[in-house]
Amino acid sequence: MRATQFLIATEKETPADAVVISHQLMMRSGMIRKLAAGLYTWMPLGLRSLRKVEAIVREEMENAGAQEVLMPAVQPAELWEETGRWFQYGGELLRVKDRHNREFCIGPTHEEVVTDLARNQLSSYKQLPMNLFQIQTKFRDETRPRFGVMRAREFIMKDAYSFHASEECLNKTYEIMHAAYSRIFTRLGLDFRPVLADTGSIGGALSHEFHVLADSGEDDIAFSNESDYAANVELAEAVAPAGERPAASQAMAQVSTPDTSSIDALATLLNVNANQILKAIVVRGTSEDENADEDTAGEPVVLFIRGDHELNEIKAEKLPGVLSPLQFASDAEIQTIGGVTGFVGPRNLSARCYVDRSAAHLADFICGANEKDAHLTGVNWDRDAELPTVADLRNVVAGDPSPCGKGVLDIKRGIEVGHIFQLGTKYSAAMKATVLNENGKDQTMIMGCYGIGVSRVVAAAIEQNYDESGIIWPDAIAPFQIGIVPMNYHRSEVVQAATETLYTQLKEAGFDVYLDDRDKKTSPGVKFADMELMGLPHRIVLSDRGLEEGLVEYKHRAGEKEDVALDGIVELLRQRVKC
RNA sequence: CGGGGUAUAGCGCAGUCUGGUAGCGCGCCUGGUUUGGGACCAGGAUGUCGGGAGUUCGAAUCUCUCUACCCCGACCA
Repeated sequence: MRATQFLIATEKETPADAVVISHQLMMRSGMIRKLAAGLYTWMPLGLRSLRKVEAIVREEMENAGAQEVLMPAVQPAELWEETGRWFQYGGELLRVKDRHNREFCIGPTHEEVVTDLARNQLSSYKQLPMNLFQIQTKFRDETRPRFGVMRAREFIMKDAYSFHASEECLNKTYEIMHAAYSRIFTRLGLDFRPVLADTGSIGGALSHEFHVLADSGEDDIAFSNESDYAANVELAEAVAPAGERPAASQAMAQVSTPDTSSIDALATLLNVNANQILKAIVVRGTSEDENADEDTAGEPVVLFIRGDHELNEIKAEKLPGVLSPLQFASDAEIQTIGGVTGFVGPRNLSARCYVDRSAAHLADFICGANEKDAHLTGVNWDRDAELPTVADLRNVVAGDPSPCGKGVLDIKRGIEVGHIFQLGTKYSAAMKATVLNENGKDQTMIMGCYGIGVSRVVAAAIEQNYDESGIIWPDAIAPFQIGIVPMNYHRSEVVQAATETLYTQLKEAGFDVYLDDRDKKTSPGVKFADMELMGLPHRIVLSDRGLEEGLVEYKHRAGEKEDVALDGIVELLRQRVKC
């Protein structure tokens, strides 16, 4: 591609509304342009990288035995009513009506459509397993789109869905997909980790997320420093402290703590570490009356954790009696169980209670007195307050023992670029997607689903590969692998002739080549700066000076300049460009 | 949805407090010089000052209102 025929849209200044580096560099290099919140045009430069990601994903999916389909983005409401998600899915589902007033949605995901396809097309267990995938535009009306294409409302996703007659078969395909994902992200040149993930409300057997490690990630990932255990903090188990709970050594006493309702303030006032304080979180409970409407909560539930820990809301929502999604109780509701907001403690509380494993291990701790402006010190479980049901309630923190039993946990930020999931029969059962089994009986198909955020991968790759000058593309997804900068192209016949010959040779050798043939008004500095901003990994500079000696300059985007023979440059690039 | 902020040329911004002819840098166009790291000189084009209503002789500036966008939080199969 010649620069004079290419839509170059580089910018010197960082757009004011871009906060993460990938968003800034994608805007500055001219890869994308914003249309509205969470909606982006892929410019010629950006689309080239996006298509390369797609091609690698497609190739590996096909190698793994999946078949490509293309399903509609617009989906009829009836299918979503069958699974109940038309009513469950919130504002994220963009609903529209056609001219006949029929209801549709713009697909955020395709379980319903693919399950409908499977029930119509698959009739025998002999056809299974079947794994169908597509690379397609999704729409999720995110409450808060941000970070450019990292969390856009409209985005490109590879989604695959597998159908099985047995759990064993699902497990096998799940493992194949796990391996395929690892190959894909390796080929894309990303530093990634598969991590155990929450199975969420679907309640399937197993789920892994694939995370690209980057500080700008929106998820916290816990890693063991001595094994390959890795899990999303949402899921990572906080194990009980080792040993027996220490014996009580203090007598219980009440202290006056006026206006001290936060852990920080209390720790400061009493001059203790927050890990000696019991934190109480009062949440709304499920109603025992099944006919109660959604706004009518049941008895509040009290969750106790150590003052220096954070409540894990996903873990809390799974506890019996706790309303999901989690809602905090009001001051009035707290009063009904004998508590005072800001001063809730375990003594004399008439509510269902849970205590975190670490908090259950405390001795001589400090907690609320269930009276305004008062706390208790020297409190001990059993002696002073009944120990509630012990559960895992908190987020793991760095330094916690790993739940795998080996090593301690470290926590890093990750960008979720892939998610694989054993769905089970949630959708196939709701939609009566069955095949005849060996005995001639109807059998509900078992499903798996597997997603990759293709457009997000492009941004994630930039988060891991940049410097102060711009992007540094891995060869596999660079918009162009090689950039040529000829000096004096418009004046020197020698340079022009050598440039044209080399450009043709490199294209014929199968490389994606970018030739900056812009006119003499565009100084070399501008060309170098643009090429670095755009992140082209391999650069060749031709000049009269070098050509006199039969030399050109080669430089990797992240390396040093070196002079190489013109007649050896094609071979050199064959060796150095990794595809 | 709650809290905070912004909206002036393609991009980045000043001007608003204290009302009086629309500004700067980059980019863009023309001509000339320059040519291995975002060149220089000269000339030029580009604005419903986010929309609407109001106050005023006069509004980018003051008042009301609507909208869009950004940040923090909540939310996120």
